Amino acid sequence: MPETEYPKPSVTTDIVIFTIRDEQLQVLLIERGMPPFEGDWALPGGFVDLSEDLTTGALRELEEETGVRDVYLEQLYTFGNPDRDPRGRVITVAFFALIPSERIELKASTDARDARWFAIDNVPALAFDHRAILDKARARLVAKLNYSTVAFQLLPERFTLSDLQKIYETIRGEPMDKRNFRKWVQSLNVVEETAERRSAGRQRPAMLYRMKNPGEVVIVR
Amino acid sequence: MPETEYPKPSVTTDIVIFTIRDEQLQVLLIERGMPPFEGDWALPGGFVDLSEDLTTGALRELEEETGVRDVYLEQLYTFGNPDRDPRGRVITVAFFALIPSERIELKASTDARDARWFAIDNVPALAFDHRAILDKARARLVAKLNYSTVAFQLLPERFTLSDLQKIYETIRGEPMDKRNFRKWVQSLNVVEETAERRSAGRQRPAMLYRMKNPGEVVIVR
DNA sequence: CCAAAAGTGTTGTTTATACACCCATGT
DNA sequence: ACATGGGTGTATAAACAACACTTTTGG
Repeated sequence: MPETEYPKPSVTTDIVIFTIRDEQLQVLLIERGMPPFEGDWALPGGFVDLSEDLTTGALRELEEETGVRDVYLEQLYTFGNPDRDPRGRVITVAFFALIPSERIELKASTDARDARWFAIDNVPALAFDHRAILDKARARLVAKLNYSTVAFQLLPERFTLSDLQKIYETIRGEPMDKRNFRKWVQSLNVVEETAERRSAGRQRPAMLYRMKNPGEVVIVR
Repeated sequence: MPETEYPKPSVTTDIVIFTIRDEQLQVLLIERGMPPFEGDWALPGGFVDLSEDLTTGALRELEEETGVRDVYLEQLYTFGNPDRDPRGRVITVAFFALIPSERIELKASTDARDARWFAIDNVPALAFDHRAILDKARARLVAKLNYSTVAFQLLPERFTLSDLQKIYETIRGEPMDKRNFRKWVQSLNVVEETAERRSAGRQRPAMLYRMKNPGEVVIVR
């Protein structure tokens, strides 16, 4: 602040970007090209541009890393332990994002650094306090499964109810009852049938659904 | 960050401090003694000390303003709209705190500025985006009533179940069923009877309870 | 004996859970 | 004809909501 200049910390945004690939919850990590933690994996992120809102900045980072826009993004928590970065005081505003699996192929084209998806249960040692950030993001996601429709943001535009159930089961790590799950989804009133079905091999074709309001996340209960 | 120096925003913490006084939910505000917004009311807060964790800093602010320690404090949200402070880029990490009514008399001794408690429904125009911060804090508090024991943090050490119910009714702004409320509290298993009762005029004395683990907030459901 | 808040159970309703078989298709 | 995932209903249990009277004290 102008009048009395206080020493200022650096401020970054880091993003925990989740998707579902190969029936696993996966997270996007970037290999660090410079010290500290050179060669280690870290969450994508960057410095806050002074003219940019935090969320806008996070969306920009997200697009730079993955090429996708219009995805679900939520502010997670701000991490400001004075020792979290060996170079000095760096405060990070952490976000988490959900990207439908179909959209992730666009990724990594824009960025020179090595970026990779890791299964959540197979994440290497991370730079800084990124492990704590990741853990917090995962906990938030799991908690929100119960009382919101966030997880629907991992769906492609057209999907079957089994697709959706698989997402829940993958994130929770345990099977759910098919009939109860379907009753629950229908009762939310956020999806609707399309005229199409999807045939997948020698079995009955599945009804394709779409979201009534694609971007919308509703809180239920 | 050292290598490539990026321009840095200022970082502050602001705290929404709630208490219950006169059967109202009240919030502590500070009258600004300098521009911008000179003479307006604002949330207590201050610049982040570079050697201090965000939560530690917020606790320090809190103690400076109210004289109390060991109160419930939770990180709320980080507000970083580039236009939120006319002096330049200032990002604020907002917290909310709950202080038991009995403890608040200690307050304002430490600070020269004019500090006052306002009923939540009678808050004046606020400086910066503090109205938005306050609204978010209130929404969070109300939401947490349903699934946690945060509101118990507004209780004195010994309390009656009616005291607790009044807190809920005050925050919610609507009456609750006495029997159902008491059943719910008992089922949580977080309070216990003491040997004492409290007589208050010509009526049956009420059993005094205490929390089994005073600082603990549990998530229920 | 009156006023005032403390204390206490039962019933109906809604919500969540458990569970098994037939269907439509491709091979 | 069979293997595969798609699709459907009912019964039980648990959670929640509504509701009224007796008790204990001080004035």
